[in-house]
Amino acid sequence: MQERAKATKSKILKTAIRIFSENGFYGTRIDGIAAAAGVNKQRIYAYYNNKEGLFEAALAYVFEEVSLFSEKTLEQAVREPENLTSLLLTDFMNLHDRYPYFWRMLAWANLNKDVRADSILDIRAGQDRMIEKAFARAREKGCVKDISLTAYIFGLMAVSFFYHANRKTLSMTFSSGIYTPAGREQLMEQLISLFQVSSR
Amino acid sequence: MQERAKATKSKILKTAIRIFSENGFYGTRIDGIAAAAGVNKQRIYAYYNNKEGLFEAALAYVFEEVSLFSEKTLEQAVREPENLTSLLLTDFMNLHDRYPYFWRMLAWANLNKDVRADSILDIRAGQDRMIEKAFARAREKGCVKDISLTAYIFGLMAVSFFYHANRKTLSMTFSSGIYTPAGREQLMEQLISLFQVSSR
Amino acid sequence: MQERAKATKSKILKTAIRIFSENGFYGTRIDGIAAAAGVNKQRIYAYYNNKEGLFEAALAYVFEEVSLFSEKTLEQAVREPENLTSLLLTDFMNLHDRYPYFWRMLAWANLNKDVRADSILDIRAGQDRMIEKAFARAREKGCVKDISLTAYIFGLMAVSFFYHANRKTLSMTFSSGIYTPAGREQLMEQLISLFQVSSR
Amino acid sequence: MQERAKATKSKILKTAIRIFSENGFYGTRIDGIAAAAGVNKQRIYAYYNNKEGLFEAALAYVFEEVSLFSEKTLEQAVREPENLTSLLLTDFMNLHDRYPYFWRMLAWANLNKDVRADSILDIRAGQDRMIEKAFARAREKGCVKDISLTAYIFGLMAVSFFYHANRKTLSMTFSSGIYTPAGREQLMEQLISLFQVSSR
DNA sequence: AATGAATGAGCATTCATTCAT
DNA sequence: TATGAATGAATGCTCATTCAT
Repeated sequence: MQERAKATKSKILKTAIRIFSENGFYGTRIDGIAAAAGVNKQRIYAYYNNKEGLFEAALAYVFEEVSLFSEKTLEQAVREPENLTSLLLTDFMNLHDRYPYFWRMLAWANLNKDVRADSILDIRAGQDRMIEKAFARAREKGCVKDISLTAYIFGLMAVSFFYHANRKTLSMTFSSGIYTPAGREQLMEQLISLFQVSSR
Repeated sequence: MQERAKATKSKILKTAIRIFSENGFYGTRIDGIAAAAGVNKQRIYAYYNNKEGLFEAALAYVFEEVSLFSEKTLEQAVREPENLTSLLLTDFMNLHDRYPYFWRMLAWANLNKDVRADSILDIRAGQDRMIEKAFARAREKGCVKDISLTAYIFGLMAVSFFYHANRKTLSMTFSSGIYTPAGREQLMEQLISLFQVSSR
Repeated sequence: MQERAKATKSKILKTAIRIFSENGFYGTRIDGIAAAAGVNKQRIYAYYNNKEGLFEAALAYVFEEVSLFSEKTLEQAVREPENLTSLLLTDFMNLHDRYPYFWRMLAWANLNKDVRADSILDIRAGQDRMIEKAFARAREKGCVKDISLTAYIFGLMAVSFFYHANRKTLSMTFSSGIYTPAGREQLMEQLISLFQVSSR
Repeated sequence: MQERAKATKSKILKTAIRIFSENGFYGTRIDGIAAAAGVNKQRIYAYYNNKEGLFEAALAYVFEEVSLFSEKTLEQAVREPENLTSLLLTDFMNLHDRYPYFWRMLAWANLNKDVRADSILDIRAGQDRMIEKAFARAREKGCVKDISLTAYIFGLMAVSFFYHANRKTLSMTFSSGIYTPAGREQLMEQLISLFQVSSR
């Protein structure tokens, strides 16, 4: 593939991620992506076959791009087992703050029966070792509850995803301001405490 | 409104909930709803103004229909503070199992920028007292961690919602079978333990 | 027909005239008329059969209601033959000013191939004698050009109709302000002079 | 724009003029135009945005195409001032005979409140000089009444437009046959005489 | 006489996709 | 590789008209 073609293909994908994540599969128009990318509509079909192909490519790319935790965080987590939960949750929350494409694409993909998730890889791919190591150390030292890594990660993912993905409705449900900076801070602290061993 | 009209309107709403929750706002066709409901398309516009009106009515209805917790559960929870978390989480998981419209509509509504969530009420409406009472007792007795009710409920909602709403992608991510009966059981147990005070 | 029915029928017709004249046959909605008249849609079909029937009834009514010239004007015209043209044209212009339904219904009816004009009567019906008499006197006295009454009336109708019916486009065409009070006055004076014998 | 596209666009416009002028804005269906033009409906939206855009384009085109008077007529009018009125009126009448799109589009545009007439140009554009010259000569020579050019043109336009545009209703109103060849001839002669200076 | 409910054909407009250059 | 042109099946919504009470 030529340089120019690569650039075109990349522009398409980047734009597709943005628009699909905003509007979902059905809410997105191929014309819209082509226009926003400044690319001829036909190129989309040349490179991605059809709308579904483009969506799946966008979904896969988002997953590839996202590392659940940053290297730095993991290193720090190994060094400071007592802060493990706090570090990981903060990292995850920040990820969602900075890169909302992720939870949105995730949500669309899960809702849409036409979308195949085959292309999705484990986001922890390549980080498993480090995570396991950090978690093992923390548990040894009694810094986290005695649960499986799966449950631990599941819990952290759940609260950070839920916090972001249900903002609109939760704003109506919870009168207390969990979406103010202070409210969020407080909520997170209490959630973090769940994962820790409490002496009572 | 005549009897016949009521029936028509109701048939439309029921069908709308089913199809909207399945396919979302953009993925749903008014023609499809009319056909599935066995109703003349025009009636939808007569009763619900337009597609958005129908979606919002469907969303509101789902929220009204759902009680976060059953009466029975709450009563039991007051009597058995040590089982509070287990009872509530089970109830919530069952709700999502039996009535998937709920989390799906919730998810669509949160993703879709065109949908207003004004009509959404606090699902705990009317149950606040009981929940507070049960929670207060459980905390007094040292059966739950020392966190706010908001954080407690948030945590429970988060894990049950996340478990259901991200099934497709989580199946790819977690190689361990959290969607097998046994895997689910185990995961839930460990999650419940998070909310409890640990002696360790 | 009962009193109530008469009132309903009349309300429908009045409203129909207003809305049809504004929007034409195709631009008008039966629903719109029913709503504006505060009447049940079904009544329209009961009394006027269908949309075409209602339009034709409205057209006929407008023609019946309009007298090309007022009694007073005609009497004065007989007395003042030298002012005949001025009196008649002024009268006609005023009619169009005050009752725009007339030229608009006329225009719609002429444009629309679906509308039959059978029901239209000669608007001069009943005034023929007086007009003829006034015109004959004026011609005898050399106050009007030596043309047929038909041509005379045609000319007067033409300019007054044209002035009103082509306002939108004439405003673009004629830069000189024939739609300002002064411009109109001047134009009318000059047009009146056309009908008069000039010594020059 | 490619050759093919130009042809398509032109076919659409020509057909639109025909059908719009026949049925007006509301009476015309985009489907009908597409079918009659043998063109895919979507092309209409590609080239003219929407129904209104197409109507305005049709209106503008009709105005551009029409020259109020032919070159030949104007030249002859300068040479034969005594025939000015006759030449111009005949020309105008012929225009309406041959090109009924003109008065019909004019009439629809004036009636329809949704249609903007911005795109309409002065139909006399480019002919002003010649007309003024011919008119000035005729007036000098005492061949036309002593009125403004505006009033003169207005009068000629009025009678020719009125004759054509109100045919359906005038046929009912004037029992004398102004729409027979002989009747028309006679009417025109008398109308022409209005514009001329009469010795009495 | 009056009205609410229902209908089916229609209507402007859009969209994913393919064709031709 | 790139692009403008074309297509046919939708898609949300409306309308004249009829039915049932």
